[in-house]
Amino acid sequence: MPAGKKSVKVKTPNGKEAELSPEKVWLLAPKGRKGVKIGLFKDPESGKYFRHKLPDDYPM
DNA sequence: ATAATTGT
DNA sequence: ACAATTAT
Repeated sequence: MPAGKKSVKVKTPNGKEAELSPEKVWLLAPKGRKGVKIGLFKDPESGKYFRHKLPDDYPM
């Protein structure tokens, strides 16, 4: 797989587990802190967008 | 303009 | 409270 399009197991807004690839990935971190990686996903069931934490080692 | 996302 | 992002 091309780097940067890996899928992740995430909890959708409907409470279902799904293996999805984020449309966007970024680091959410205050200055001087580690923060968390966040992905923007679209739930294929509902079509709703949602944000979810990514593993710290998720490729950016 | 706001909600929502995590961890410190 | 703070950080970035963007669909709503």
